[in-house]
Amino acid sequence: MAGIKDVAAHAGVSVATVSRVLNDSPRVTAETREKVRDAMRALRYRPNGVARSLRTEATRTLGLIIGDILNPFFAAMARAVEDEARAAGYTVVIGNADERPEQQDHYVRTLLEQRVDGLLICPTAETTPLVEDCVRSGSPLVFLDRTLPGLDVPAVRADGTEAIHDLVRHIHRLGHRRVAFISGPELLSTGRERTRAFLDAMRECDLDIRDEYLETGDFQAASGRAIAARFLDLPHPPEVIFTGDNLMALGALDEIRARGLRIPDDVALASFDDVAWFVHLDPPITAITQPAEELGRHAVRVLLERVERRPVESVVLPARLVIRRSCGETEST
Amino acid sequence: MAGIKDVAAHAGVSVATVSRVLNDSPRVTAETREKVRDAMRALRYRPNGVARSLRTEATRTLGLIIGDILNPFFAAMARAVEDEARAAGYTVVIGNADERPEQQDHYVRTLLEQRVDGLLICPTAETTPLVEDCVRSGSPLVFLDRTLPGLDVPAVRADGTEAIHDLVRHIHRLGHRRVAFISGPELLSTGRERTRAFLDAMRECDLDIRDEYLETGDFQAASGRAIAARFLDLPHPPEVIFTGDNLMALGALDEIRARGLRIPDDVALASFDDVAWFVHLDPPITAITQPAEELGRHAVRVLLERVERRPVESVVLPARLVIRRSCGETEST
DNA sequence: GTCGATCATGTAAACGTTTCCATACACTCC
DNA sequence: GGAGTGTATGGAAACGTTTACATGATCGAC
Repeated sequence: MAGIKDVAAHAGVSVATVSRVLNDSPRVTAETREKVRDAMRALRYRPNGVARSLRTEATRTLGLIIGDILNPFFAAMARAVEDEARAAGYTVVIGNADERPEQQDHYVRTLLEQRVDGLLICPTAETTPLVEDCVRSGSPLVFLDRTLPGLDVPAVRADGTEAIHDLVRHIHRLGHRRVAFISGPELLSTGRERTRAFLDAMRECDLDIRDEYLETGDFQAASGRAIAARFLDLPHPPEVIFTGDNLMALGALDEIRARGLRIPDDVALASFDDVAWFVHLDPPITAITQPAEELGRHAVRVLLERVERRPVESVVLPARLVIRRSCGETEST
Repeated sequence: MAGIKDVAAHAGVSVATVSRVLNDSPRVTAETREKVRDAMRALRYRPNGVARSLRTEATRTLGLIIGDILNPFFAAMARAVEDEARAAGYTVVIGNADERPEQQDHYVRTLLEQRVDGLLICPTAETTPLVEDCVRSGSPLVFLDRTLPGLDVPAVRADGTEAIHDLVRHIHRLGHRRVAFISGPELLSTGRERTRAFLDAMRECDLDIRDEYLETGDFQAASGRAIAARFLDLPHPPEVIFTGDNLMALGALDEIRARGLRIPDDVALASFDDVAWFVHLDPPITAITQPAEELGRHAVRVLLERVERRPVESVVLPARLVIRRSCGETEST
């Protein structure tokens, strides 16, 4: 494949000059510029990004490690990250951790070796030595959606606390008393935060928190289904099932439908995370919606600031309750 | 950041030796190997993939350009591609063309400059000069899901013809006669293929093909909704609406629900492309399912063969009809 | 006890850029 | 007309690896 040398020879100039027109340096006559451009076209020249990166120590590439690309929430975030990055002239490499810490580490290692200019991580489970290394070595790093305690890394995330309080109040107002929660993993900040908010909100509404109504899933559909099954098998099954993410809601829905139960009469359902099709279900599912696109865009902006070594601050955006009919009909609205 | 030289100095060996242990060459004593490994750990050495790629002319990276990452079909495919590639020791860079030819070209250019070892493209619209260049220059290229006519490029795709015939027969058997189709763009091979199969199947069943029942969408939800609205406004609205992909089905569903119409009594619905939540709708949506994961995996295998300069053949996998209840109750089953 | 063979290790070139520094030429100004 | 200024261009080093080739040591066979 033709290189800068061939172009230089073909145009009758030095490689330095070719490099200059490549980088739009003003120190080139319009005339030579044209000569060089012609040579490039003639030779079908394509700049070698690898060589350029080696020399400039920059790849104009960002790494994004997400929990699960099949989760519409992450997909939406990834899409926004990609859009914002492209607008800033960066490419993004997406790594799918599949919620597995080893796989997350695999990607951290790979992307670091690939010398991405910055890294966006939605941490899966706890801090790993590799991530710590990353922080210590000062590679630009930003946490997205989830955070890791004790690490001085800026984070861009949504806060669902207020929305969860709204939801529990909504449920309470509709007359439900026995509310069960399928939480996310303790190891994830989002899992912890949502559980904590749920517990607080329950207390605030003077609702009983029963141990058998509280189980921990793994943010995947299968666990949502299994836990919903256990809830429904209880001597006193809950009146409401609230799930910690949309995938577990899907799983719970599977189980409810499989038993031929009606929503909300037999059991009500609500989900943290909203997805496009919740509105088409009968009844439409009440959910808490997170600003996925905004999170993605902010994350890129913050990361690029870090890449430029400017000081940055974490960003917290509110999640919001969307009341539909899966917990019961609201009085009037 | 520490380089191979620093490691060599620290371990008291030459850079060649360090490189050898890096590449697991057998020509190194266990003793020196250990010395070198120790030095690496001590210096927190991370191989520089950029330099390595420059030297070896290989990046162990694959490019994947898809139509729309928010489309669950593409997301599933992307996920499979990524899994298969990782298993083979490759990273994949996903480019989201958003169904826009310029953006597709942007990614082709960027990925080519980044010197990916191979490129997987789901072509958006027609052949562009850049893609032609790509073919001519012999960079390993495989089309995924969609093909481009007149180009000698291996393709991995699903064939929906048989499934569409099955669907039309199913619809016919249920007594429907007025069937409308929201097709995909003429410019996409999948759009053309599905329209053609639909027309053939209609003829086979002796069903009338009316012009006003045939409109072309762009595989996005909004166009599905707009076209469904026009169908429903017709003096003789169709009894069945069949959409060319899942996003347009979602749009049509929006419109049907907004008008308070019942499925299938007022209008039946079927979709090319199946998604997880169709089964939870009331009634569940009859759809044609494509083997997205298999397509992705095959595509990587074929591409890697091409990367190794071995001859390859196109792969065609069948799509399959999944009958649910959105076109009416089946007799017995 | 010497001659090859085998093997671990080292030296240095190459990969395709960018960029510092030098050079040569064209002006301007007095 | 010569010194000084400015500017377009070129030469060559450097980025961090891999690898062909060279080198010296060890060892077995005669």
